[in-house]
Amino acid sequence: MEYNFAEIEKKWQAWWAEHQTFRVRAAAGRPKFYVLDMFPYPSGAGLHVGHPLGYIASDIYSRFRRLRGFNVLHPMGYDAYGLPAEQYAIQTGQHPEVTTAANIARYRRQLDKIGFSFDWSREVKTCDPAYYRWTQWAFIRMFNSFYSYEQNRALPVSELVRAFETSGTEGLRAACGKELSFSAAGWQAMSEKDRQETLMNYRLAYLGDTMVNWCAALGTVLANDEVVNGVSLRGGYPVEQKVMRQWCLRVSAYAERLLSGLDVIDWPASLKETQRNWIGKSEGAEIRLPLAPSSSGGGGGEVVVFTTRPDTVFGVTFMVLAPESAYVPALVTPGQRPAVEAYLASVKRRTERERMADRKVTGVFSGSHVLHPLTREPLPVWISDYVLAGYGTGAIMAVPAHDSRDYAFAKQFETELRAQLGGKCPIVPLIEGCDVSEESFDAKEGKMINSPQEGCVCGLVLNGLEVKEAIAKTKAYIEANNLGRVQVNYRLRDAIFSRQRYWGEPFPVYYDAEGMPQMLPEEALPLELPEVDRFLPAGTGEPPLGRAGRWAWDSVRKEVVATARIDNKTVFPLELNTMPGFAGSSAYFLRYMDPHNEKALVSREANEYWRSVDLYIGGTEHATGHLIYSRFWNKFLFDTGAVCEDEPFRKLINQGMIQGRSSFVYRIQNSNTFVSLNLKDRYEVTPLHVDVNMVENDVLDTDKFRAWRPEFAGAGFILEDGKYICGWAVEKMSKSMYNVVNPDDIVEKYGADTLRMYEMFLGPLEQSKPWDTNGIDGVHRFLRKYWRLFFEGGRLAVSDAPAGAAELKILHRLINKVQTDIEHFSFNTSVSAFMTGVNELTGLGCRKRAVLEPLTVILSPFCPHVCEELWSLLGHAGSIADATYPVYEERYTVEERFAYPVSFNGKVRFRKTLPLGLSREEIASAVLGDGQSAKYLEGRKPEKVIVVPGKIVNVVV
RNA sequence: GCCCGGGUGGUGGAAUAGGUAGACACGCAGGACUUAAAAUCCUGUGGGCAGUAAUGUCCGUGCGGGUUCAAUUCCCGCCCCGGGUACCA
Repeated sequence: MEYNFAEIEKKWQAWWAEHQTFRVRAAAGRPKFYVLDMFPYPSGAGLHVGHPLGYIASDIYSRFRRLRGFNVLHPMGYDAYGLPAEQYAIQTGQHPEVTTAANIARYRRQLDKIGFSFDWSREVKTCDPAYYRWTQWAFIRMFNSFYSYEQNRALPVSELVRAFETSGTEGLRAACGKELSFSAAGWQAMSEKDRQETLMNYRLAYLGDTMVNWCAALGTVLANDEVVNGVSLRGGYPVEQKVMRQWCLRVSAYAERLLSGLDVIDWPASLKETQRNWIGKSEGAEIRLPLAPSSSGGGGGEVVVFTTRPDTVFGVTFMVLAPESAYVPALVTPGQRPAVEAYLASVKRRTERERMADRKVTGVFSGSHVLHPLTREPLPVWISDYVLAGYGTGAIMAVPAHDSRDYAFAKQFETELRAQLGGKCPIVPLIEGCDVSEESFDAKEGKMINSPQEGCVCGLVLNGLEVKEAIAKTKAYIEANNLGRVQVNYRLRDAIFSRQRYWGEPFPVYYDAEGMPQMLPEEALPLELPEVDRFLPAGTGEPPLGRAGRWAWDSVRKEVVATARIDNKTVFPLELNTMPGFAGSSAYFLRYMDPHNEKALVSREANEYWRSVDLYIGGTEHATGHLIYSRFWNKFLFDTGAVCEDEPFRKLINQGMIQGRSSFVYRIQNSNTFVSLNLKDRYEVTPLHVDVNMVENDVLDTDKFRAWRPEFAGAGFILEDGKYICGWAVEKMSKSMYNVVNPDDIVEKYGADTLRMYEMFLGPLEQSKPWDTNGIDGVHRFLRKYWRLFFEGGRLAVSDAPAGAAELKILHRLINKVQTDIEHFSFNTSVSAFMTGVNELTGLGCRKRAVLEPLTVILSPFCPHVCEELWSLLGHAGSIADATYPVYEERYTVEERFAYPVSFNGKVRFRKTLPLGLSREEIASAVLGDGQSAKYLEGRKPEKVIVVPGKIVNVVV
C-alpha cells in the first residue's frame, strides 16, 4: 500500500468535520488550555505559505495539549473590517460585505486543507452585527466610565458626578484631558451642557479636539501606529497634522498598569521592551517659571516646564516653547510679533516628513523673559519646533551643557543668546570634568559643580553630589518651596477612535438638540451598518455614512429611522464616523469563550472557566497597536467586573516572517537570450525576476518560461551542464517579485502533513527565514519512510511481539525529546528527532505495535492525517486526538555517558566513560578511584568534587 | 543616535547552568537496482598536512584580547547583518 496523502487527507478532514472532533465545551474539573492565533484579515490575495506558520505551531501545541488530557480551546475567526475591502469597493462598486464574504470563504478552504484542529463552531467575524454589538457595548461602557487614580481603576461616571456635587474637584485624582478646578457650588451653577462638557474631560471614551494624523488621500484620520515615517502604513500616502473633533479612548489613563503588567506576563523580552518604549514613562518634575515683570503678560504670569533633569536647573540659560504651545500668544511682544508669525507660518508649512528629513535648527525669540526659579535672573523665551506641543507641558527649560538638542540650539543662536544674557556664555557645565566645547554631556553620571555655595539666597547646594542624588535633592527642594511638583509623564497617547470610513463598526451615538453626544440604550444594540449608494466620503466632507438615508435615531420609538425625518425634538442625527480597525480585535479572544451568547459578551461561567489566553501566537507588527489596545480594553472590562483576568495573554510567541526566495534569470542586453547563473559574468546582463513556480532546485523549466509571456516565446538560453541555473535572493514575499508560494500548490504536490512538518523544520519558530521549496523533498521522504514502517509486501505487517531494548530506547528517547521540545516551542528540533528515530527503527527493521503505536501518537500533532489513518489501520475506532500521550520511562534510555575528570596545569587530560544513573557521590568515587586519576591525584588531597550528572566532574585540589 | 536580537560547512540549521562542534535535512560525489529514466536504497561529504590504507595530526563557530584544565557558550573591545524607535526634555 502506498502513502496516498491526497486520499488520506481528504478522508480525515471530512471525518473530523462530520464527527465535530475539535468541538470543545467548558468542563468544570477538567484542566483547560486556551491556544489562540492572531486572527487574519481576509485579504483578496489569499493565504501564502508564510501565513500558516504560526497556525501550524499553535495547532501542534493544541493537539499536543489535548493528548495530554487538557480541554483545549483553539478557535479561529476573521478580522473582517478593514481598508482594503473599502478601497476595492470604491474602485469597483462591489459591496465590501460581498468581497469580504468571498475572501473569508477562500481563506476557510485554504485553512481546511492544512488540517487544523480549530473549533469552527466558535468562529467570530468582526463585521457580524452579533459580534460588533459587543464592541459597541464596550464603547458605551467606556463613555460611562472615568479613571480614578485613587483606586487605580475605572469607575462609573455617576460616582464622579456625586463627587462634583459634594466637593467639586477638591481632592479629585482622576485621569483627564486638562486639569479643571471648580467647587461644588460651581458645579451646581453649571448649565446641563457645561456639565456634559466637563464630564467629557474625564470619560474613558470621549469626544475631544485633538491633533490628528489626517490622510487626505484616504479621507480619514489614522492612529499613531498607522503612520510610519510621515506616510500612511497602508498605501504610503502623505499624512498631515490637523485639529479635529474625534472620539478618543483614554488609553493613557492605563499607562502605569499597562507598564507594570508587563512584569507578570510571559512575552518575548524584545516585545515587552517595545511596549515599554511606546508607553515611555519618564519621571521628572514640573517647574514653574514666573514671567519677568517687563514681559507683555505683566505680573503674575508663569510658564510651567517639564524636565527629567531638575539637577541641571543651574545650567538653564533660556527657555523654549513649542510653536503650538498655548503660552505663545501671551508671551509674544508686539515688537517680535511679525517675526514670530512668520516663523509659525513656516513651521506649519513644513510637513512632518520634511521636518524629519531635514533637521535644521530653527527658532525665533518671543520677546519675553521669565525669571530663573532660583537665581531670579531673567531668561529669554524662545519658540522652536524641536519642542513638541504634545509632550510634557510643551515648554522646556534649556540646559545646553547637558542636552544635545538644547546644545545645538544654543550653538545656532549663540550670538543672540549671549547678547540677551548680558554677554555670558549660554553653555554652563555642571558636572565635574566634562568637556562641552564640542558637544553636550548628556550622561547622568558624575559629580555636580557650579551650583551656588553654602549660605546662598536659595539654599540649594548641589556641588559634590552625584547626579542621582542631585536629582532627588532638587525634586524635594522644588516641592518644599512650592516651585513646582514631582511629575511622571508618559509618551503613550490616547487612541483616536473615529475613522471617516464606511467599512467599520458604527458608533452607538446620536447628537441631541444641543448637539451633545448621547449613547443609544444598550437594548438597541447592535446598531447595524446602513446601506449607502457609494462608499466614498460625501461631497460635503462628511464620512461615507453621510450618504446613508436611513441614519437617524428616534429617541422615543428607540429605533433607527430615515435622516429625512430629523425634527430636533425626538429624531436626531447619528454619528457618521465608524470605529477603527483595532476596535473589533480588542476583545475577540473573550468572545470565543462564549460566541453565541446574546445576553453578554461572555458569560461569567464561561469566562471563569477559560479565563485568559494561555498561549498567543502572532507577529511582532502588532506590538504597539493591537497588543496595547487589547490589553487596555481587557483591563477596562476587568475593572467593570465583566471579565476575571487583568491581563488577556499570559504567554505570547512571535512567529518569524517567512520571506520569499526570488529567482532571477539573466538577459543579455539588447537580446532575447538568457544566460545561466555561473556564466553571466561573461556578458552584460539584466537580471529579471522569474516566477518561482517555474523553477525547481534553482533549475529553470525553460519550456514553462517560454510559455510564461509572449515576449519570451522565442527566448534563447545559454546553459551550463545542459541546465539553466537561476540566481536567487531573499525578499519579501509578494506578487511583484513572483516569489509567492501558495500553500494549496504544496498541499497538492506533497500533502498537508508534509507542508506542516516542513514549515516547522525550516528553522526556529521565532526566526524569520526564507521559504525554500528545495528542502521539502526530505520531509516528504521521511513521511513515506514512516509509512513504510507499517507495511511489508504491500500489506499491513505490524506484529504484536514484545519490543526489544534497542527499540524501546529509540521510542523513549523520542518521547522525551519531542515532549520537552514541544514544551519549549522548539518544533524544528522535534522534527529532526523524528527523522533520526524513524531512520533508526528502519535500520532495525522494527514493525512492532509496542513501538509504532506510541510513536504514531507523539507524531500526530505534526502530521495528523497520516497518523489518523495508521491509527485506524491499527484497529482503533475514533480519532487519534482522543488517544493519550505515552509516558516517558527513563529506564529504557539509560546509556553510557562521558564524565570528564579534570586535570590541572594542562598537563594531564583524561576521559572516562561511566554509566548513567550514578549518584554524584558514586561518580566522584569512581573518578577518583580510577587508576590514572588516583596516580595523578597522588599526594594531593581533593578539597572539593563538583559533579554534574552525565556531564562533568570537577575536582578542586 | 538609542534599545533589542543575531553572525557556526556549499545551503537551512543542531549543540550554550562551559565538557566529543557541525545532529537532522538540502545539495554534491560515488555506488546498488533498472535496457534507460524516475522512484527507492546504500556510502562519503568543514579545511590542511602525512599515509596504499585503517588511521594520525594540526587548524577551524565574524575579528582582536581575557578568564579557565577546557570557550560556539562567560568577560572586555571592535566589525558586520536584522528588527524596533526616534527631536518625548
